[in-house]
Amino acid sequence: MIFTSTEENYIKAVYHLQQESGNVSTNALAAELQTKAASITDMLKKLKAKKLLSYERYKGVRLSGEGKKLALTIVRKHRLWEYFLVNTLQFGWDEVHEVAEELEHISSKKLIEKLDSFLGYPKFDPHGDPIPDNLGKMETQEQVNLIDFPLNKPAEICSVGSQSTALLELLRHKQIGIGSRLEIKRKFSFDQSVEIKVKGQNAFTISQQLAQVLFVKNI
Amino acid sequence: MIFTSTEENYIKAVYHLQQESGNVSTNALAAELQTKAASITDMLKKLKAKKLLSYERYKGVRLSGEGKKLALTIVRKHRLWEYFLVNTLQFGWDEVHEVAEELEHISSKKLIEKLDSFLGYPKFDPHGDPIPDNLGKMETQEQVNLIDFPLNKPAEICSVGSQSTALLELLRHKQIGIGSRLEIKRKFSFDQSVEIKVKGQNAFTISQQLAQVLFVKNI
DNA sequence: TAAAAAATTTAGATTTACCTAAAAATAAGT
DNA sequence: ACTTATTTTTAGGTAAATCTAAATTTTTTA
Repeated sequence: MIFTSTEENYIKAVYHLQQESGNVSTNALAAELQTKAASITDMLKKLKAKKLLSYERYKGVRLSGEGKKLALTIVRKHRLWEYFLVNTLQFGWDEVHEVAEELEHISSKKLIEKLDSFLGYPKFDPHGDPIPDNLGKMETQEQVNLIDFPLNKPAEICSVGSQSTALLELLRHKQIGIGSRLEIKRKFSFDQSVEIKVKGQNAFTISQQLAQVLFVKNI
Repeated sequence: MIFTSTEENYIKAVYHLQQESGNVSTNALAAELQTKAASITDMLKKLKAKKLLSYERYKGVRLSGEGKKLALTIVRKHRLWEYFLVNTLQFGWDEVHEVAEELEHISSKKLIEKLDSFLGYPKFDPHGDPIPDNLGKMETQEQVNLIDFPLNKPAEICSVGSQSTALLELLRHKQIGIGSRLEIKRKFSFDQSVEIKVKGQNAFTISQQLAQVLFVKNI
C-alpha cells in the first residue's frame, strides 16, 4: 500500500501526540498540522477507511497496528536522514529538521536500508531521539529532564524538547548543544532556575523554561 | 519561486525533448509524461503564466531563460543523487533512476551544495551524463555513438541512450555496463549489426538496435 | 440540570492536476 | 484546392486536500 505525503504527515502527527495522551483530539491535530479542524475530520475518515487508525466521531483517534507500523517507518526515515545530514553532510544539528521533513517521504525501501547500512546502523539521531530499526524496534533512552537530575553529577545533553528557532537561538548563544557535558551546581526554588557548569565554560544560571526542555543522561 | 513536483517534471520533459528538436509538441510531451494531450495544454498555460516557457497555441513550446535555469537545477539534482546512490550507497547504476526521480524534487539548496561537496564535485553521473554545476554549466562529453566509432580502437562505454528495463536486462545479460572496455571488430552492412570484443569476454555480435543506444569515448 | 462555551462535524466551495468527448486548427494526400 | 487525417485545444467533470460557515455534539459552569 502506498500513501501520500499528506497521509503520512497525519499518521506521524497522531503518533507523536499519542505518546503524550491516550486518544488524540481533532483540535490537537489541527494545531500540530497547522490546518483547520474541518480538514482533520475529513482526513481521519479517509485514514479510518484505510485501516490506519480507529476513529469514532467526537471521540478522537488512536493508531491501529498498521498505523503504528507506518508511523515507525516514517520516524525511522526522518531520523536516519537527520543523522546523515549532520554526520555525513556536516549540517548543524539545529538546521536539519525541515530538510528531513521532505526526505522522510521518499518511498524506496532499498534506499533506506542502504542508507542505514552506510551510516553504520546508528541508534540515536542528532537530537538524541532513538532511531527505529527496520522492524520498528528502538532503544529506550534513559534520558532525564535536567530539572530532575541530581546535583554535582556529570551529565550529557542528549535531546531537546522542541525545535523552535527561538530555543535553538538561545542554545546557540549559551553554547549548549547535543553532547555538551555539564553538572548542576544549584537549584533555586524561588523561580526554579538552575545553575549549571558546562564543560569549558564558567558556571551560569538558566531559566526554568529552558531547563524544562533539556534532557540529559549519565556519563 | 517554488514549484510543485509536477511542474518540475513538465519543465524537465520540455528540456529533454528540446535537446532533439527545436519546438516541443504537445503530443511529444504527453508521451514523455505518460498523460493525455489535454492535460499538457492545461499545464502549458500555467507554466507560461509563470514565465517558464513561451507557448502559442498549436505551435509548441520552448523554455525561457528562467525555464532553462530551472531545468538545469533539476537535472543537476537528479544526476548528483544518482552519483550518490551508486558511489556512496552502492546501488547498481541501472537501479537508481526511479529513486533519483523522487530525490530530485527535494527543495533545499543547501542540501544539494553540501551533497556536491561531499561527493567531490563529480562531473559525470553513473550513466555518463554530465552534471551541471551550481551555475548550470556542464562539460560537453566527447561521446560518440558506437555505430560511428572506428574499428579496432579501444573504447569505453560512457552512456546508454535509454533507461528501459528491457535494455538494462539485455546489458546485464551481455555483461556490458558503464565503464566497460571494448573494441569494434567488424560492422555488417546487411543488418547494421556490429561485432565487438569486450575486455574479459570473447567477441560477439550485437544488433543495430542495441549498438544505436550505446555511447563510447576514446581511452 | 439547563444554559453557555468549546469542540467537532457537516455542507458547500476552491484549487491542482488530471480525465473524456467534442470542437477547432493544422498538416497531408490526391 | 479540397477533403481527410492528425494534432491540439476547449468544455465540462472528477478526486484529493484544503477552506469557511453553519449545524451538531460534548463539556463546562452557574
